[in-house]
Amino acid sequence: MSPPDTKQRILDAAEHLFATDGYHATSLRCITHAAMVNLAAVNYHFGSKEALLEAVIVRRLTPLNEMRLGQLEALLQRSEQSRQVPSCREVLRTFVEPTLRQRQNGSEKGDFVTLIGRTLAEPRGIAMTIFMRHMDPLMIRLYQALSLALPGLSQQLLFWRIHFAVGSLSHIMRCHERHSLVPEDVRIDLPVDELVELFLDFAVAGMEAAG
Amino acid sequence: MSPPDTKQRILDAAEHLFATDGYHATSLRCITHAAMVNLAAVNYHFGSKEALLEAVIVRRLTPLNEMRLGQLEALLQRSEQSRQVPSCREVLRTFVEPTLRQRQNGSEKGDFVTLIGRTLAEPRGIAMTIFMRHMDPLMIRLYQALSLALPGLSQQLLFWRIHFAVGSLSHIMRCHERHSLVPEDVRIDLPVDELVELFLDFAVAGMEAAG
DNA sequence: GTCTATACGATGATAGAC
DNA sequence: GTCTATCATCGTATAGAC
Repeated sequence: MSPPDTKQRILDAAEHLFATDGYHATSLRCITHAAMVNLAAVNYHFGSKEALLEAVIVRRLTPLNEMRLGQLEALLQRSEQSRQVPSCREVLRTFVEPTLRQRQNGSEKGDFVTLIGRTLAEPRGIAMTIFMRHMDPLMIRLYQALSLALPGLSQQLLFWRIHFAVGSLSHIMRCHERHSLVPEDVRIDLPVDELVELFLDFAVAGMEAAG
Repeated sequence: MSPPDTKQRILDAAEHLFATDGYHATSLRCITHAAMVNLAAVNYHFGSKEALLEAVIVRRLTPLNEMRLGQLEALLQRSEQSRQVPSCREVLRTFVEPTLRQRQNGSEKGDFVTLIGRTLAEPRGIAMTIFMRHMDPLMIRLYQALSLALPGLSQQLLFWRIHFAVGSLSHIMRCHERHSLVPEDVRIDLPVDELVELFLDFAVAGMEAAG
């Protein structure tokens, strides 16, 4: 019944190493060494290195998406009851806040956000199938909600602006370390709540811009 | 004197294959086969696979940055002569338009934009050193220009909003293929000029948002 | 069912002959 | 400058022990 923790140990080690060093730079031998399991255990439990990446992602993406979708549906229900369309900021917040908040949790969950951001930028094949399966239902609902919140936007404009906003969010998901161009008096390690508001200020204004 | 075209043939083949299949998925043997040169020629001329990637990027990034910096300096000079601060849209345009316009040129130059977008998202080591060396001077000038255009913004706000805008741009640099969530009546292959204006509408509104 | 030991082909890198 | 030969390491596959 209770499964041996081999799978869990592999998942934990892989999550941390993938996020820290990148998917390609992490060898299975390095993962199995850190997890103190045999090399072949990866292929036995997961089938391949790429399938392991998917398992690592899905483990955290599923509950995260449930939270995001739950908050979105709750918002839509409230707006329906009050006969008011939801605001663009409220809609975006249901997506952005759970995402960025995960970064400040225990280290392994923060790793996950970085990993997602990086994997989103991978060439197709590795990430595309994973995200198509697990993100599409949520994204479709987000589309509908934003279409309600921004009735003045054409389908075309709405699509492109969501595209821009997603790109921006995925960027801050993976880039949260000090790099060369940060002025001295700028805080790169902003508290999550402030970062969420900063991002929403930017994204909402972009979404609502005159077209 | 005139170098044999071995280096050029390697650069051309690598640029296309890196952009099409991704850096890690492209083997040196595949590159040298396409370039019709010996495997060891890569390490002789460039030193390593990663150094080859840098050479591929620098070859096109240098003239692109010269164009972006040239347009920015010209704008700043005009604004100084007219005693008017440049607009945020004008400043951003000097960066965005040359970038996206390169995508529609000959196929190999379009490859390059995709490659840049992807490399920007790589974990540190591969890309960080390349971009620090070749982007920082331009980015510093962009900072100054945007600081002029948006005098109401604090250093902190300016930094974060540039961060958001760069993330958004890098996203559309690498993602310009049809994916699952594109509605039927949305054009994913927008003409470059329209895409530039669409992006500027979004980014300028985000930059100028009330803080 | 789980796990281990071992082997295979392909990769990036390098040394040395020409 | 170019090539062949060779190396350690990679992801993967399988046979067999527990």
